[in-house]
Amino acid sequence: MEKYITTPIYYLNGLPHIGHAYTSILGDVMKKFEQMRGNNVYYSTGTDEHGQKNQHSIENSELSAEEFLQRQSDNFRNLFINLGIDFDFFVRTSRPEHQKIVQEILQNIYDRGLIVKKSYEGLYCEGCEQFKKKSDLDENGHCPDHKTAPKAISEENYFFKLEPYRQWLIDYIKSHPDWIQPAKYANEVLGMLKEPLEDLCISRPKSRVWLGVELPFDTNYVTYIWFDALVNYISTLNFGHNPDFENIWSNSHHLIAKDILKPHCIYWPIMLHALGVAPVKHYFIHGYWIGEGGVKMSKSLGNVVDPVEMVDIFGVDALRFYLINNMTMAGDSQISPDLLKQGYKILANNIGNLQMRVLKMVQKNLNSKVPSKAALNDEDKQLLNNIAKRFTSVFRKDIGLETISELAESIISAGDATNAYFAANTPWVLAKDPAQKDRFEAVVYTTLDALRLIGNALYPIAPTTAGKIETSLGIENPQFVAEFKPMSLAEGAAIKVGDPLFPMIEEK
RNA sequence: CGCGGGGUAGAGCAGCCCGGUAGCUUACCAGGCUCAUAACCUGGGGGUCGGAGGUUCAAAUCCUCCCCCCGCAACCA
Repeated sequence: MEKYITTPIYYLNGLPHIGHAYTSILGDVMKKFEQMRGNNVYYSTGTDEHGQKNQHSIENSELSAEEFLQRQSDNFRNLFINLGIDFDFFVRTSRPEHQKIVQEILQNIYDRGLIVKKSYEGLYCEGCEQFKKKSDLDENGHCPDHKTAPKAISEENYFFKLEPYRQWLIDYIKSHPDWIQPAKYANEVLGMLKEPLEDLCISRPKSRVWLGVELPFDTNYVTYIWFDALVNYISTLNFGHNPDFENIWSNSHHLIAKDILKPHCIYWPIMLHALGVAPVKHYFIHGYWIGEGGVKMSKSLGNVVDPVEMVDIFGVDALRFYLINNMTMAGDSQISPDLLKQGYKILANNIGNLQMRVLKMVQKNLNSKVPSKAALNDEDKQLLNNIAKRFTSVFRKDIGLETISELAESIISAGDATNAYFAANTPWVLAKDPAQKDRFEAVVYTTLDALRLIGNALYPIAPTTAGKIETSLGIENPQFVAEFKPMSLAEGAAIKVGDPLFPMIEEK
């Protein structure tokens, strides 16, 4: 089956932070998970290169728009590559094909009479070059940033009518309980839909914003974020020009953080519905990463966790594992160098140490060859069967946030079980007694085979480590497939003792 | 009464829907083991489950009120 996974496209006015890294890692984990299940996955992530914020950043830089956008976009692309993210398409809204499809869609909606022009009156702060709502202002009615009173001005703009589709959307949510996951966010969306929906402003006059896609029916305007950024999800599939579009779109999954719930779960499905296109199949919504102690990250507090720094200290796979293992379903999740170090030690002690202790034993006592499995007893087989059964059941579940965190948990508990098995069977004692040779080999084989199963399950979350584990067991060109057959490790294969998977971290 | 989420051992979390001896990881302590990476195994100390009422034989779990934290409310994952 062909599946499609997307992340939001990220604004370029800043550097990528841990949240961007997380969403894109999550998509990559889901992609690899699905690939192991035999599904083809097309995965897109990328950058939003339009809008006033980006325009400001360009104007404040010494660079041309093109140079600035290229540089900033590359920051994201390079980070994602460094994080091992296997995206199939990197979105850039500056891409001409995207802009063309945006215009086609706008014209389509306009021709259906769903876009109206009217004047918008509001309080405009010249410092921010933005309209302000009363709730944005301080107690004196001034802009909190510029300490000046905003001007009441009126501006003509184009609007997309949402209200006619509100009831349709409510019904859709209620009749598709899995559409928005976790379910609590569906409730939140339903809450937003209790009141009539205002017309959605979809344009900006070029006099204010020049960085955007021109409206096909009025060259004095560019389109505002919604019909530009959201459309990336289908322009990437070459919507309107791709006979296979319906097929892949019907298995599409949007990953987003909770802050952009409203545009994605209200504006976007209504836009698609107006176009005669079905909504995305699933939304997966996650919370924020905040600092240890529940404090929001901020530069002034010095608790900002930078993904690039964390990769330098802990490595890609440990960061990926931490993020996947520690995002809670309920709310926001905490991250700090200390917490990451805890997560790192779990991997190092549990999986890394297990691999090293058994490999060294094979190297010293078995001439670096995987021993015979002929003498495996019931206990040995039971360990392997239990691990295989657990992994099999996880990989049978539908993709989702809960499935992914269960995967992480199942890996740690398999590592625990194998360490306990190893300690209980004292192979280092057996090794010294020639009469116990068969038993010794059985225990070592069992441990190696357990490690093989763990490495296979680890692939979506920690692909590089997974590869190292399999290779160290003498498996050439490991293939990662969602099959967990116990006792499949080839006897006689040459193991390779390499560097520790998770080496000791130097204290600064 | 704008909407929503959270408050459970020093730290990070699960349990709450479907009430019945308070659990996991980490940190700490002790013992074991010594194959291994700061290890691993076993055991232990530490919590009146934000507060107050109520329902019940029984409440972290259900109900009511209150306190605190965090998001969202036209553009930060």
